[in-house]
Amino acid sequence: MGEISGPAAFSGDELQTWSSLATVLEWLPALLDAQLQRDAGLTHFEYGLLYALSVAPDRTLRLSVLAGYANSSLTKLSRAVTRLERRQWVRRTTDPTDGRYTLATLTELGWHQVDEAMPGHVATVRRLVLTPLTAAQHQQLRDITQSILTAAGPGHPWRSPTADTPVDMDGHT
Amino acid sequence: MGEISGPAAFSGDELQTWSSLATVLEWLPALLDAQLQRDAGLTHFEYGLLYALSVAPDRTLRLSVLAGYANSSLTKLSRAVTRLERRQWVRRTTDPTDGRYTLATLTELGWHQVDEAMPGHVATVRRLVLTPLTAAQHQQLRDITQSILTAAGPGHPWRSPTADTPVDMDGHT
DNA sequence: TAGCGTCACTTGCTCAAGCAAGTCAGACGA
DNA sequence: TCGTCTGACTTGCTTGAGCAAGTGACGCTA
Repeated sequence: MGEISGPAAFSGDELQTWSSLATVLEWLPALLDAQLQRDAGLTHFEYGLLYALSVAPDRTLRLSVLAGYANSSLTKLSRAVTRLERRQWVRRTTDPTDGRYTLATLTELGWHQVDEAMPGHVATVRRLVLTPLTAAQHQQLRDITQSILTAAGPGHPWRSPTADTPVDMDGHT
Repeated sequence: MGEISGPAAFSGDELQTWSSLATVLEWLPALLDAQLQRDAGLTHFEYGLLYALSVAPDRTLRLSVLAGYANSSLTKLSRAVTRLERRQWVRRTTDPTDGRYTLATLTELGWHQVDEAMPGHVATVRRLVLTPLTAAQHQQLRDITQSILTAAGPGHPWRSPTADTPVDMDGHT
């Protein structure tokens, strides 16, 4: 840490801001995961995979591309796809145009699974985050998160917020 | 999900807000963990334990109390304390006043560890979150997180934001 | 004071994920 | 055309955490 950092401990004001954010950081993902797990037997991560496939052309993506969308290591993805395959929601194929790639395709069964899981998840996000905030707060939150993401700086592959096809793993376009 | 939830998919506006927040939710904890791991060989969770002990009277807490502060299961805590004990940062004792309880005490070595780890962690939080935001945004963020936490509703043991001794696991009073 | 229920941990089993070491297909230079 | 390289997965080993089944200390009641 070779940087000017100020006093070693937070001021009361800093602490208020940070601890309130930290609390959300701790609980919100847990709540979302719990809902998906309870109602659809899916982790948020697995849901994200199924969702990304569901909006992809031919419901198919190369694993490496999917890993990018999911912000996941190939290891984690490979094992997750194995689990989803076991449940018949996804099928693996070798890319016919280049045998080095592996394609993941959403099955019909998997499509139904997304279809069933999405409304509950969307409703939960609305209930916990979107509805409680005023329109002004929506804008404020976007600005704030943008500042934080910018501070995290380049060198982190933030998903471009203006991408033409924002295959946002948490998104539901 | 027996509630009015609106259309099944997010509107563009909703998506903007949610995906920006989701990105922070995904990256910020990872960045904080990475810094602590790299500079201090600690997970954020372990850091939180050491920190909580460091501000406790006699640098000692009952495991069950510590679990409450850390928002952790007793299982997770028990194993974490075992790891910290192995590194000589914490010592376990049976509570002399009641043999059913187990006390965790920060050792001298553990105290130094906190002392060394804190500045870097505090600086990282400042760099990523506190400094980039204006004073107005600080207030906005507190309001927003409060709304979200409220929406998550009672039934969740939010740490009281006004507790006299806010042993905030992420905090650094 | 013996028996019992309760509560605070602890631990065995299982699974998810990281790292590092394979494996295999295509690209490329000799 | 052959050997080498690279890149895309895959998998063995290890670790962290959850669940459920212990274990041991108290308190309480008969």
